[in-house]
Amino acid sequence: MSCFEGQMAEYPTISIDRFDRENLRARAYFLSHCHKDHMKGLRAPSLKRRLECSLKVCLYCSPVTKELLLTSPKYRFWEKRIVSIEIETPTQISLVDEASGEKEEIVVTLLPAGHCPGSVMFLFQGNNGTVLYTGDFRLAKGEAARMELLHSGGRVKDIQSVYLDTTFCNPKYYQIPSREECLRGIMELVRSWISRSPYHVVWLNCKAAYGYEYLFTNLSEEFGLQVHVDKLDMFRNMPDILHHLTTDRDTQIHACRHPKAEEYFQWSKLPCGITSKNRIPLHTISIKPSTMWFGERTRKTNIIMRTGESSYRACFSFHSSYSEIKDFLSYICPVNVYPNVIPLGTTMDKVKEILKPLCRSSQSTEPKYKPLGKLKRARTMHLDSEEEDDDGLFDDLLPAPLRHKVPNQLTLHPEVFPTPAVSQNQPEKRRESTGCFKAESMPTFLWANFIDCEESNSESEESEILGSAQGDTGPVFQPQQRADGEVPQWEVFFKRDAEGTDDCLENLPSSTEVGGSQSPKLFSDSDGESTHISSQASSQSTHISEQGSQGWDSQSDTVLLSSQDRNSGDVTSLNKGVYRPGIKENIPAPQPEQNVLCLKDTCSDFKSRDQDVNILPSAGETTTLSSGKQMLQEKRPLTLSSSADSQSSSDFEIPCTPEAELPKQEHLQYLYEKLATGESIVVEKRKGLLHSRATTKKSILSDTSQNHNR
DNA sequence: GCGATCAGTT
DNA sequence: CACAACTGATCGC
Repeated sequence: MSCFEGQMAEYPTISIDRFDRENLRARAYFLSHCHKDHMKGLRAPSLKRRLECSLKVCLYCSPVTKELLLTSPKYRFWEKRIVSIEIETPTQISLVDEASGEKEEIVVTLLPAGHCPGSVMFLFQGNNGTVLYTGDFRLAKGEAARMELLHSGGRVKDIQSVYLDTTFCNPKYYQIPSREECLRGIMELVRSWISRSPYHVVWLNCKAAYGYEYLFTNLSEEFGLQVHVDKLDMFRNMPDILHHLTTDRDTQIHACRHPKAEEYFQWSKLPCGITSKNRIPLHTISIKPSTMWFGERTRKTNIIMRTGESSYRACFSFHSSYSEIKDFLSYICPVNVYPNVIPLGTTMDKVKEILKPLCRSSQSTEPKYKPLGKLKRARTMHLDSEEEDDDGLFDDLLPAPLRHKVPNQLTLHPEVFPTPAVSQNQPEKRRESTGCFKAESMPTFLWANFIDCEESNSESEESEILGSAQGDTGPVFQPQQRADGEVPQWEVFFKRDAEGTDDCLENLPSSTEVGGSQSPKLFSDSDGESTHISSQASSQSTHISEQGSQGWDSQSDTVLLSSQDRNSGDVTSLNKGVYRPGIKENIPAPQPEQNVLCLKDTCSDFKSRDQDVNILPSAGETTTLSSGKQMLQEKRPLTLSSSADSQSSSDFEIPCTPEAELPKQEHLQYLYEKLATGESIVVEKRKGLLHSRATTKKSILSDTSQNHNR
């Protein structure tokens, strides 16, 4: 739970994610995402009054957050005062004290946070330095290095303070399986169940919170089945999500909720109330997304745990793991870090103790090593691969093409869903209508693929694995050991050549034959061809943006917001495609001109003081907006940096953090020598530059556009 | 009656 | 384990 009080030391006149107490005096408000614990006071009468008395106090957030927020009638009173800012578009905001008229300028940039739809981090630049408020985030290793707007001149920006999501900032949460791994595990579990018959359904036992959407959309896309939910009107203007959801209960994937859902489930009743279809009882399993983690020395990668006859837990995390947090922070390397969260069982001091060494202030006074990076190249190595882990998991899969998956079955009607003939002709030995199946009907080797709930995956596990080799056998599994004495782990099913998996790989539909089991068989489709992690599985997939996939270079865009412009920004997006919020009625009342700033101001303000000037477009193209105002939009594609400063060229790929560690003294020595003599390093760079420039830029852009569009 | 807070639950 | 939200009880306005 966030302990951030809403204000940052550097910019105390703005409030973020808190709207009570001191924050009632803020000149501007920022909301990082639409979760209740970040909206404290947002609908309180005191703030409502403040709004009524003020002419210009506004709430700034991403377009998706705005849309989600305004869907709730309780927040409708904000309608005229919410200003959406495009992702990755530096935007200048005037912070005006309405009593004194005192004014301060600040440039804010929204960066995708990978936490839930619309979630962003805020990068603020102004007279008191550059600060980053992360909100809640989940970013895989190396993702910070990929964010262009955290950089300038090929280097990470000089960031004074980071206000950091430290939810899992504890070594015991060292590793959390990546989003892609988790999605894949859940997908295979779902596949193994729903492919048995049209009467086999899964219930995704999700919390009432945003953040599961990418799970729904990927499952829907994979299986050609919409996911049943209670409400979907909040997504009415986000077709990429909306099309994968339904309020029609006649589907095999449910994510509906009910206060007594668990109770219902005991009685084979889905939260939406149905128990059968065509008077044939349904067979339901529940999958509860839960955070699972692994200690530093644990190589286990279980993603699914069986917790009951037909209940499963699936790994799922909205927050970065300990190692992801450290990677992120050490890459940014700010002067200060302020934890936003004190994880249970620890203290502010302990968290700071962990984080301080990753900050500049604690590092030596010797010249700082700022990663210069290496030659750009097409992005083939995926960020999510386990760092030093060389167990080969997913080795053959990881350079997964980020292509868009075309569903095998386009139809959304479950009746036509490909049904294994086997299942229909072979009525399983089901426990009539109770939906409870005896464990013994499950082949023993399948049992071994799950860690029972009681067997925690925390500390105890680490010691366990130390004692035994790879084939660590938890007490629960001992009776089911295979002949060779080794109990297969869940992970073996992901390996192409893992023994004992072939049987259940190719002929999934007949898997019921293996013993007439009612339990889903977990397996991995290790055939590269049929393995699809759709582009949506990317950690940024939760970000739906108004921006089209054109990938116009946002790097040097600054949009200056006046109240009129703000609205216009939305209007432009209507022409851009994918996401079209119904904002016509959201036009804020015209406001005094003083809010409108000229581009030159921005330039001089920030260029002079901060070398990280990425704000001005070099050759702007003006887009006429419906309001008559103009907004500068740089549309030149894939150009080099316009700056004459060689340091600001984009010749260098930004390295993944693991490679950005402080080099050894002797290696530095070597590099310096090479640099001094102008030897091969330079030559190679030039070479690489020639052929890599175009593709690299494109890959970055497609990366970000992917972030936006899904 | 509404909102804030806390404890308990999922 | 933990998230994020919901429920219900209590208290104050």
